[in-house]
Amino acid sequence: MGSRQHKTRSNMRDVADKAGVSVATVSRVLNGTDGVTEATRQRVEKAAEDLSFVPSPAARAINSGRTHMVGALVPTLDHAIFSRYIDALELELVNRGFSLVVATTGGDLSRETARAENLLDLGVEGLFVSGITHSPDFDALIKRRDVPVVATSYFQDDNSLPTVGYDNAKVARMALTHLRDLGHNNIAVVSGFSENNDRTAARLEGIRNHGQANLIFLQTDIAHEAAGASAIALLNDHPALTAFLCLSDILAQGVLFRLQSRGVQVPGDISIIGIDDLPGSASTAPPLTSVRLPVAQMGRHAAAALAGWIEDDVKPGHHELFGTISLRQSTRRVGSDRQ
Amino acid sequence: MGSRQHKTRSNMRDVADKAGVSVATVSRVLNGTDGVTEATRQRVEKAAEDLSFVPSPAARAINSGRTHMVGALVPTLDHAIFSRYIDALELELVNRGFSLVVATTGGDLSRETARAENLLDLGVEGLFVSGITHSPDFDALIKRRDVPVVATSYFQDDNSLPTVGYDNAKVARMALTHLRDLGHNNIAVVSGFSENNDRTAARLEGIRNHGQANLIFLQTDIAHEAAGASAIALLNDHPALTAFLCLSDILAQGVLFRLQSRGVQVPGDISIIGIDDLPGSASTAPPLTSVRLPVAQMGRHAAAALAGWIEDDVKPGHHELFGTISLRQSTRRVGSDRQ
DNA sequence: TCGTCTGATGTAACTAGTTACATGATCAAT
DNA sequence: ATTGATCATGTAACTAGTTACATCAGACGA
Repeated sequence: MGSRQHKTRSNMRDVADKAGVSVATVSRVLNGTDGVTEATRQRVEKAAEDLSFVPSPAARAINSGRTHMVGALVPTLDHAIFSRYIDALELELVNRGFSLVVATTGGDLSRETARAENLLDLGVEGLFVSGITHSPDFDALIKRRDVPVVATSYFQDDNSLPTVGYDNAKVARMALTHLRDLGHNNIAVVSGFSENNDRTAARLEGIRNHGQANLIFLQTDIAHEAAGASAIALLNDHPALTAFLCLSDILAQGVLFRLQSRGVQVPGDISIIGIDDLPGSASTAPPLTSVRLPVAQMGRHAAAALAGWIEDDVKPGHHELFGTISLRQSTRRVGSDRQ
Repeated sequence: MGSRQHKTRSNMRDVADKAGVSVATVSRVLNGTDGVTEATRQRVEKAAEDLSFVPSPAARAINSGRTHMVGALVPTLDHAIFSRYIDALELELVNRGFSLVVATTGGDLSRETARAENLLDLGVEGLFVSGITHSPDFDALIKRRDVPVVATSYFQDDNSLPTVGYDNAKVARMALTHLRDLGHNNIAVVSGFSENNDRTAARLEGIRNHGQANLIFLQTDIAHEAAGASAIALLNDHPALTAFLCLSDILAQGVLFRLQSRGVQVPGDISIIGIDDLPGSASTAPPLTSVRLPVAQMGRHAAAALAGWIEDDVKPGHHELFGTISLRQSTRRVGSDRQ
């Protein structure tokens, strides 16, 4: 049974009629405007209650020009790095009187544009996007719609959109420096494909030609199996390798498991470092050394930046957040004794 | 510099004037209604383009009575079980022409009610909630607003809201049966606090007085440290324990790490089973046996159920999804040799 | 007693679309 | 030539609120 009544919901006119007043008075009562007699106020409230009147958000929006909604575009929510960011983002937005519409893009720039248009057609007053690389259509869209957009997961102080995030090049360099400090010279750099992912591209750029280490680059799907298989093949071809620098923890975990299953000792034979510091990375065996990214903080800051932009029409500046190394047992000085 | 122009956005009247037609004709062009001359259509499109006209979503909503938005209430997004569910939910909703507004409740029923009202004031056409236990205010709210609500993460075929999820009692019993089949009789049951969490309560109820095992119940914060500390204390008091049944993988991981750090062999001395099968649980050492919950499937089904309800005004039935045991190395037959 | 001030309330014009109905033009058939 | 049908387009009344301005009543001072 379709239980909802389809009698058109009661509106302000109905309430006004029932209370024997005009719509203006009803509006005054509803908005707490003063200059209404206590008796009238109560009559109106009673009428509204009796008719279970609920003001139409659409009608309010049409008058105020405000929807108090913002949208966030992320590649996926099924990844701790994004879901943790969105969790913090949502909380901060609510504190500032906004609601959050989420849209996943699968990392596809044309889908990102389509979803962005979607969100704008819904009435969002601003957007969060991941990274600074977007389709030309996207750029045209936000220019045409003239909507505030904050880019996250990326810090670049000369970007046309305000960025709130970490310097991906720096983050990758932290990982490289850690390995170099431990004496590693022959390092495999494992990443996802960089074409459609500017965070990955920036990380690669950050370590390419940095220092004198001998780096071998490898791109693979971001999945345990793919990363593991590629790592094994690479190690066969390059037996001098002493460390794997993985640009995400998923890759690092995949490499770790597969190397171990082939009898390679970690960190005895090979050191592994990841980036992201996913929840699971503290509980692998050995626990994974990783560069922790402050994504919750990023969410809070991004929310503040966009909310301020919308409310005060002041375009925010860029904001840099810094990664920190979570030092664990998957990395070790080259040549030190096996455990 | 506040770069956004605040000249009021152009509206249909502006476009109509510019194109030398009436607003009705503009509306026809915009909606692809036929009965408009090709020449007129082009003139209108040109005018709209020149004025960078964008129809107001609020005005459309006020006429159609539709917003194509739905809301989802979850305790948190910073937990794989919810973020994976939301990821699948969002994807399926988009395919059905809806956008998703998310709201986190922190597991607090009064906050849930407040956020639900929030979402309804925004204009969502339906809601997803987690679990079947809600505040009386919440029940009153959805009754008053007469809005479709689907309950997830819980299957109970006589609930007043349609439920899409697993039978939490059954899921917990699967874990218990697994341990019993391996000969375990003295089992610690570790859970989060059940007061505000009906999923936890249902799981506990599912194993209480089930079979003849000697069960010891323990409630703790859902965090590695808290679970680990409680487990140690419990094991001291009850040396006969041979297994821990943890109602969530977070707890199981916490117990695992702490027992190991105290020299307890898993599964040699103690078996551990969890529920959720979080991403990290496959990569602990030993990998954790766990009951996998089909949350992505749940998201897809819930989306279909709510979308159908909204579009066709047909209240959906209940839908049960089934957990499966991810058999790994943290559980072992009682008394079998140490590895 | 009249004018003025104030406070409560109503009227109607806005916000920005959609759409039923009216109008007028064109063309074909009688 | 007149009628009727058809098509394109316009007019105005809707959707549901907010709000500037008008109005009216009662209180108070001159």
